[in-house]
Amino acid sequence: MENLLDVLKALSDETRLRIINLLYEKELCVCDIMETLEISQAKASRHLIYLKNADLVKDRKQAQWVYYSLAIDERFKFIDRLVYDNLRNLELYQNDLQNLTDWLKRKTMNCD
Amino acid sequence: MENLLDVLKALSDETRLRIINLLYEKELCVCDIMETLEISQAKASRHLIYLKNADLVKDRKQAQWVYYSLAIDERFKFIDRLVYDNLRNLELYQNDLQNLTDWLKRKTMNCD
DNA sequence: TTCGCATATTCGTTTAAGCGATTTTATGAT
DNA sequence: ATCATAAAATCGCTTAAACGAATATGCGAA
Repeated sequence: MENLLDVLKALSDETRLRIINLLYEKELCVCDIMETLEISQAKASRHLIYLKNADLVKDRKQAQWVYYSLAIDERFKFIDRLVYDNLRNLELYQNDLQNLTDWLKRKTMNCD
Repeated sequence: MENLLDVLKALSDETRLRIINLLYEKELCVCDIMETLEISQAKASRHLIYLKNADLVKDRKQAQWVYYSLAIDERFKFIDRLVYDNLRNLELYQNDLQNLTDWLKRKTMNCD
């Protein structure tokens, strides 16, 4: 799609904003997102696909995992502002980032 | 309201984007907007009220007219970018600005 | 006070989108 | 081959929001 209105619609849902906030940190697989945000697998997947249809993220399959990362067209620089000036001042999104860190730590510990 | 999610929802509708684009030029009454965008009075009014509820515009009554103008919190600077970097590159919104100019000219001509 | 214009509101309908629950598909490991 | 895990898709339901059409309100002018 990649049209402005579709992008804005994709940004008008809290779950998708929370996902974008996480992806600004790093590429993540679906399970990282569902664990971090404490949402169902179906919900995480559905919203990621919505974001992909708006061309805000891209995916990459590796074994049984699907990794998602940002793919925001440089035209849409306003999204950087939105994230850094607004989202990241809000407690919800700050907590999400902390939960992401915690989750990733727990995840790698299991590999010992 | 004045919360980020409400603002983003307000921005996720084409008619409201077109209205905001016009209001970036100057304060306008409802009839200016309906004439310029060629939409019904009810539609113009409803969307303006939606924008007002999201604290993106404010209104001012004068005689039988209601004038609307931007009231975007400085926190939401990303909207400036959205308008100047994105909206204004699109034909639809450029045409709307031209139609506004034309309409205002016709309007004042009638006062002679 | 009656009329006309500007704006807001209400009604009924339609559509988009969110949700949980469940099932399907794909991949890797045993 | 079988099983477990990851992700996507489907089903049915619910809610939000957009719409046109019609009506109501508020104000100024005659």
